[in-house]
Amino acid sequence: MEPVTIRELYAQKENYLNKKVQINGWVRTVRSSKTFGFIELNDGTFFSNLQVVYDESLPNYKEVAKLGAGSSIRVSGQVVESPGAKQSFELKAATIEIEGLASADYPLQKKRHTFEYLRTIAHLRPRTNTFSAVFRVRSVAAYAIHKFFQERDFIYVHTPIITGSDAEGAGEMFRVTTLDFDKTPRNEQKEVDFTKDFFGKETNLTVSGQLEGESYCMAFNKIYTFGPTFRAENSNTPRHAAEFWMIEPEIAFADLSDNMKLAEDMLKSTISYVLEHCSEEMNFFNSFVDKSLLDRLGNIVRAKFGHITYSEAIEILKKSGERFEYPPEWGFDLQTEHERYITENHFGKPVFVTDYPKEIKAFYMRMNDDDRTVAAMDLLVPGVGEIIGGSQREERLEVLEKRIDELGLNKEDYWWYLDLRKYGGARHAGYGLGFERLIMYLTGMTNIRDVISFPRTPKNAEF
RNA sequence: UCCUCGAUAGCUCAACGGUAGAGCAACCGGCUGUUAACCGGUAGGUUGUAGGUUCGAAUCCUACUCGGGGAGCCA
Repeated sequence: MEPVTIRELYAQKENYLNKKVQINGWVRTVRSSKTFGFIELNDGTFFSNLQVVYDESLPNYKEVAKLGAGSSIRVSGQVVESPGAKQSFELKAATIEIEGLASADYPLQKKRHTFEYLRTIAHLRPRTNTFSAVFRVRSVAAYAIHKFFQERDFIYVHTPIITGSDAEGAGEMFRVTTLDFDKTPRNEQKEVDFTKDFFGKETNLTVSGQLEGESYCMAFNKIYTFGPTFRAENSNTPRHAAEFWMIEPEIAFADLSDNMKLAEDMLKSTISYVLEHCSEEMNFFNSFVDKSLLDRLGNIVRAKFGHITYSEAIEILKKSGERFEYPPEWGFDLQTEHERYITENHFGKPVFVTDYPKEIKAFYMRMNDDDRTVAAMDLLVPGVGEIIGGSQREERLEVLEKRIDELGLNKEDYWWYLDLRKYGGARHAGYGLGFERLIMYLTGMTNIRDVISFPRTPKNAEF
């Protein structure tokens, strides 16, 4: 008999009622009495469990009654209406074969565990309600993002993970090397001689695929990347990880407002898709993680995102009457407390903040006509903060070269990036979306370590 | 990296200078429709590590390690 999944049972209950089926899955709990008992079975395909009823007619009744949580079993039997209040149908077991026992020290209990504890058993936590919901949403959201871009004729570009460019400008990098640390080759100046290294030069893990993405944008018009990114920042916060996934679209013949339109459409489309396709998971989050989640996400899909310039934001903050730890001042970056005030108190919805002072933004962002701000945009969302950062890129070769000089950067390092402006450079814009931050926003989970399977953070690379 | 709070049984917590406890899990037994099942019993601890104060330290002090929250860096 072909095994059926619990997802199929829930989706087409009528087709299976009073039919014989086989289900393979893992035991969540067993409740046994003298002559019969119940098993909560989860097969990984659906958020809800299947209740299996068994009795002493099973030849291995005694072993089944003693099954511990976590054990894997194969159950054959008939799908029947359930008299119980908590499920409409159940599986009346004819046979239960034990595939693999879980020993008595199985660390997951029926009781609620803290997320901190579950992080120490990250290899087992996908078997819990919360993490099964998180990682199904993560998978569906990833699909929704690909679907969004593919349907709009964006080309999915795989930018390199090992980069020879040490000038991506987005943070501290992890070095990639095959050199022997005990006897590193040195040149005459006693510096490490990277010409002896695997690539013959210094290489690192990428902190952003943007620069390479721009190159493909100048060929395909609309591209996106979706891949892992690495930052060696000593950031100890619930919103930062050393390894995380980022989506970076780049569009040609487009300006900052096209860019924001794209970002807004993408977010709304992704949220709608997840709400529609993960209703059990989303209801679970709304009940047990964040009671305002569904209201908030529903509002986002319907709302028009706010738009203000950095300069307007500073004025709003100054007039707010709020006592900020860091008083808002033009020319200084917005503090977390400022961003929270803008998005949570002043607007109560996602807000694009645009046109930041050039001093606090990256060299590649397009200079505005005022010569003091650049065409940058950050999207701030309630609860999570900055979820998207992007800009219109500087397409004018001489302006870009001037900016590189002003910032004391080395033009040779950007030779191929400057070529893109030299050979048919076009206006273009793009942004980076932190995928984990999107998942936090979608699920209400408050720690990035709980929305990535095996989180890498400072001092933590177990598993 | 800075500030702040914390670490006691497998898990979640109590004991707040004077004999380390409970619930759950585990183990043994009972129970004819349970659903965080229920009832009875058993076992489980150098109180994160290293020092110090004290007649006496889980409790007070110092350092370190790890974790939470906040900040910076950002996505």
